[in-house]
Amino acid sequence: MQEFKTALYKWYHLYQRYLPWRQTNDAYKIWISEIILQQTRVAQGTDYYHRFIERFPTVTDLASAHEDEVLKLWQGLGYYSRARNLHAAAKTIANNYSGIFPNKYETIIKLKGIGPYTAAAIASIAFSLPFATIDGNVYRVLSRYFGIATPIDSTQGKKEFTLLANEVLDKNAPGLHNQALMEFGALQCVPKSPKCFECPLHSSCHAFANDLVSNLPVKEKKTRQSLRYFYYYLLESGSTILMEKRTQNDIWKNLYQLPLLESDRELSDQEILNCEIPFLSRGKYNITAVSETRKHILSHRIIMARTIRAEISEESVISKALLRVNKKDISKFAVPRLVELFLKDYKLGE
DNA sequence: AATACGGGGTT
DNA sequence: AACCCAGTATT
Repeated sequence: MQEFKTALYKWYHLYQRYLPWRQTNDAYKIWISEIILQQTRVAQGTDYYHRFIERFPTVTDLASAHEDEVLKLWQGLGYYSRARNLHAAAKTIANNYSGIFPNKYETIIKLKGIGPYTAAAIASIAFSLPFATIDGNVYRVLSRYFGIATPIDSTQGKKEFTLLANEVLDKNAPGLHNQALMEFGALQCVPKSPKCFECPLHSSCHAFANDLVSNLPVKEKKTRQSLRYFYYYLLESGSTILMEKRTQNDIWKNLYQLPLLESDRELSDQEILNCEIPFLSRGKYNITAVSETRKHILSHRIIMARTIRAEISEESVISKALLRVNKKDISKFAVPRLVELFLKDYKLGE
C-alpha cells in the first residue's frame, strides 16, 4: 500500500498539469471548479472557469446575480442544473452562512448540486479534511490496481470503492492524495490503451499482471438513446423575433429558445407547410423557408430538429408566454447549443 | 435501482 | 457508434 502511494505522489510531482484552481485555497473557487468539472473534461471547462470567476469573484457576487445571467455564462457547457444549483447554493451560503463557505463535510454536502464526490473534493482540497474523492478516474485506477471487478455503477460497487478509497487515503495530505489519484487516472491510467509498460505502478498492478487492464473497471448499464422531433419557429416581424423560456422539468430547463412545436414523429414538408403556426391565435403569416433537419446528439437523446421561418404581421396576436425580442438582443439570452447553431445559420444571435 | 440530465473528445 | 468525462437529483 505504501509502495503504491509513494510511487503515485512521485509521479504526481513530476507530471501534474498546471490548473488554475490548483493555485488557490479559496473554497469558493474550488467549488466552482468542481461543479464545472462534473462529467466535463478539463479542456472543455477551463475557459468557463476563468469567465465565471472573473464575473463572480466571490460567493456574494454570485448570490446577487439573476439566474438568467448565470445560465448565460454556462451556455454551451451542458447539464444546466449545475448552474441553477450553483446559484441556489450561493444564495444559501450568502443568507445562512454570512457568505462564508462552510468548512464541514456534513454542511457542504447539504448544499444544492453537491453530492458525495464534490463534498469530499472541497473538504479535502480546501480544508484538508480526510474524505476520499471517488470519481471516474478513481474507480478506474483502484479497480485495476487492486483487481476489483464489482460493477462501479452498482450499489455494492459504490460501497466497496468508497471503503477502499478511504482506506488508501493519506489522512495527512488528503487534498494532495485525492488530486494525485485523479490526475493519475486522467493522464496515465486512461480508459483505452493506457501505457502500462511505462507506468510507475505496473510492477504491483493486479490488472497488468493478469492481463485484465482492458476489462476493468466493470460497468453494467448502458444508456440508450431515444428520438425526439423538434420544430422551431423563427417568427419575424420587422426587427424582432419571438422567443420563449423553457420552464418545464425537461432538458434545458430555464434556457430560452425559438417557439417550439414538439412532435412524436417526423413531419413531412407538406404537413409542416399545411400546419397552422402554433402560438399565433390571429394574424397573417408567410412561411419563407423551412430548414434541413439538424441531428443533435446527446448522451441519452437524439433530437431531429428543423426550423420554419415565417414573416408575421405586426398585429399578430401571440400567446402571452412568448417574448418579443429585438434581433440585436438575442445574444443576451442563454440558449441550448442546438438553438445557437440554428441562429448562427440565420446570422442572428451574435 | 433506474433514469434524466449536455456537450464534446477519443477510439 | 460506443464510451467516457474531477456526478447529482429525482423517481
